[in-house]
Amino acid sequence: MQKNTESFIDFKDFPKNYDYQTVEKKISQYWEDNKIYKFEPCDKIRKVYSVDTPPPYVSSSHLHVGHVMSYSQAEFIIRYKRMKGFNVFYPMGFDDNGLPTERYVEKKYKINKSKITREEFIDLCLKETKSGIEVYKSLWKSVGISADYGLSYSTIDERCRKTSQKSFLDLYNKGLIERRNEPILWCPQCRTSLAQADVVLEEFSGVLYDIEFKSMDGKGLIISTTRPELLGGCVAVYANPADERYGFLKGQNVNVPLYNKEVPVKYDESVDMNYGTGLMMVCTWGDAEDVKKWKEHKLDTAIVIDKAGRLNELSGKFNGLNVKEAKKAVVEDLNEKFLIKGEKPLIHNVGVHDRCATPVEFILAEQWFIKILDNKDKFIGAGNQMTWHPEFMKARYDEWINNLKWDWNISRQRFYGVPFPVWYCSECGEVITAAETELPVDPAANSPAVNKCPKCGGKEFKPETDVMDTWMTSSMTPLINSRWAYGDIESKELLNTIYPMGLRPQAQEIIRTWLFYTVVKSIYHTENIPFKNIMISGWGLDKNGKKMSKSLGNFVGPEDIISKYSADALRYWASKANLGQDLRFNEEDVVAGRKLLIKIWNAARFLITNISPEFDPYEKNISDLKLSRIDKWVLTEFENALKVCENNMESYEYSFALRTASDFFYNIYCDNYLEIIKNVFWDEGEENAERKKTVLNVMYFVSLNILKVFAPFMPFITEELYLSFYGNFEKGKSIHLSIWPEFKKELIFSDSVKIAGILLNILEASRKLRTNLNLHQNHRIGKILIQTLNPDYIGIINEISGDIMSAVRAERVVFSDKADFKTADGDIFISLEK
RNA sequence: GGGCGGAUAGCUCAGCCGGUUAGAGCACCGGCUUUACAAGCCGGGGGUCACAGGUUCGAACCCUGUUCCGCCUACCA
Repeated sequence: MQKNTESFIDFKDFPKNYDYQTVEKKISQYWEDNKIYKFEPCDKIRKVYSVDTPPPYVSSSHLHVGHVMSYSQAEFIIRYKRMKGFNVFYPMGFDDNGLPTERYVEKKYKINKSKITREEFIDLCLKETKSGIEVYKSLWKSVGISADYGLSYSTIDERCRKTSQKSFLDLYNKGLIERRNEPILWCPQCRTSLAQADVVLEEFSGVLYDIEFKSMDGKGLIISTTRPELLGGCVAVYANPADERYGFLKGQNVNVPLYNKEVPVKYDESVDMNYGTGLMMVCTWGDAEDVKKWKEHKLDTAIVIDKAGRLNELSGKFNGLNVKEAKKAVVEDLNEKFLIKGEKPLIHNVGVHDRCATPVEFILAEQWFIKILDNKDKFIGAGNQMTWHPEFMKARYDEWINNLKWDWNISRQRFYGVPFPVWYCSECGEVITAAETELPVDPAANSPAVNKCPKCGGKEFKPETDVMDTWMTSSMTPLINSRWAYGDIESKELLNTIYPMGLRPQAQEIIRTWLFYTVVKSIYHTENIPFKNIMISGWGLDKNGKKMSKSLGNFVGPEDIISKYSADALRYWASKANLGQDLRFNEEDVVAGRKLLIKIWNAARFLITNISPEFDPYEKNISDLKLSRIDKWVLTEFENALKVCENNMESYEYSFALRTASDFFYNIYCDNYLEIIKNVFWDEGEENAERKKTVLNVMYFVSLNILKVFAPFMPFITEELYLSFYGNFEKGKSIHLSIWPEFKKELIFSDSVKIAGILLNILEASRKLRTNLNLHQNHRIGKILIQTLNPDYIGIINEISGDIMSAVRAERVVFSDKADFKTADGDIFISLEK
């Protein structure tokens, strides 16, 4: 293992400066060429740690340092697991089907969807997807994300389409998917139906109008509503059964203004007597409450809004107006007839489409639903079986499930997505599903395997033209990774090996979607949880504490930061936030990261440039060396720090782990240990040879092992030092495949910490004195005078006098009453003499 | 309306299963350059731990309430 003399010249010439620009590129290439992060499916020895990597949607170049933060935080743990000896399954996915991509392409090419064919549009989406993936891949590589890119998938590729379609068939066969004709959430802007998860509530300021209806005997009845434009869709008027004011209306109809039509009066306890006049109009459909009453009480249907969000012919003279225009026109009409009895401004919550912020409407359409309302308990139960980091994030999951109102509508009236593996008989409408063997299938381009309808014998079939919700695919990622859709032996073995997955890292805003839907699918398909651990990251915020996003323009691109400060430094910033906590982006923190890198580099250089050709770190066990008190102290402190780091990494508390490691590295190792021992290298005397050797071995041991602790956080510089120096004495082709330092109990020398404390107090006081005297810290002095009031200290000070002299750069240690400068230990005083 | 997270030095954040004078980095002030590192080293100043109560020998930490910021969630039309 010993290096030859020629290489030794290289060590002496070890670069003074760390050139991260060159090194990071070189190391990245090295990892790729040597397949350092390759998952080994045939490895039967190591345990598997599998990761369900978040697939970012690739169709817009929206990546900012916040994304780097969240990926890095998960990656700290993943790299740690790899060093703990796990066979890591860490794929990279790219989410590129569905609405986000479509919207991106529409915007980029200013597309009018009525003037482009489905095929042309899909081609454009595929093209953008492809180039997007390349941009992402290169960024992830430059950040040092240690995924096995050989395991990549894209949600529009064949495997994902096959898996999504198989999921559909499996659920259909299990009776968990139904086609139903019912009111659904609809985005008039995107012209597609939505699921509850695609709708977010937004505060709008609106007006509550008091509108006069008429009872059959002509009495005015005031009803408050924010949506007068839906008057034409009014199908009933409701009151609370306990409301004595309206008991007289029982069994009667009331007259709807402007439309001169009669609707029945109904009673329901959900009506708040104290809101408005206590009378409420129900339309088909203005909100979820309308849908509920319509279903429960079998109300008439009067649909006045079309799929474009415009009023239709049923609305009479308002036909063709959009909702906003119609509202204005209806109010004007009512005002002319003096039927508006009051207007109150109010702030109310309106459901909007999360991709385009357009208020959603309800329309009636035949759609495919995955039943989820019946199994809320199972999903909550699954949530309890998984370990959440941080734990408080679980509340969001539970809350979401408890508040679910609709089954999961998976039909989308869009182009770019995974098609349903379904045809309908033209005669009788019977559903014809694809055979599993033909997946993935495009029903628009292929015929069903059967040649006649099993129900009516019809021979014509119509393909389902809707595509599936993008989450229909994303929710399958653990099963996509596990090749669940494939029946061969290797796929089955992979499923057994990596599923349930070890880790799901993800962002907090997709708990209700990606996380929830994945649990649904896993429970339904495998009766198992999809993963054991969940890491939820916080957001990257801008300097002012606002969430970074492209639309807000407060966005810091990672490329600039990386080229300015290095990827390792950016990752250092990412480590600053505790998991789940938001983190402001501060360039100063990245600068601090770069400082740490430089310190690591220089500390290593001190060792590297001082070793001699005979150096052999493994000539003896470290505990068999003739260790001084100060050596024992640094080893003890290292082992203690190591233990803390390891415990914290085990509980996904990477932030505290790195802080502990850096504190040890700066305060214990660099500022004190190296400063205390360094002058052994200034003296060429033979009597120093043995001590030099010991010190070099201690330095090698500590610096290599702390480098390993740093490795998950700063993968580039640690690898560079490992390959260019430590690797000459170590086996293994990467620090990231090396084994995490094992805690060595035999290197804990408890009394050394106390004894070193005495030395450190003396050193600190000597530094203060030097500062007071304007004396250079390394300037050699003749004597250090020490006075101690504690007789127990005398023996100790005698024992460590060599280290004291070395530490304070003095020729001699002398006990003397003249020493009068108080140290932090009130029982010790010192003075310095030339 | 309910819930969660946050409020600690000028700035960004640790500490929070109670226990000596509350920490780090940056910024600020003073000093130090042949012997790993000036992108450095040594030293220093700086905080009534959001506010008000309470429990305790002792509270940044536990309890109650309040304010502000952020988020999740919610059928008051």
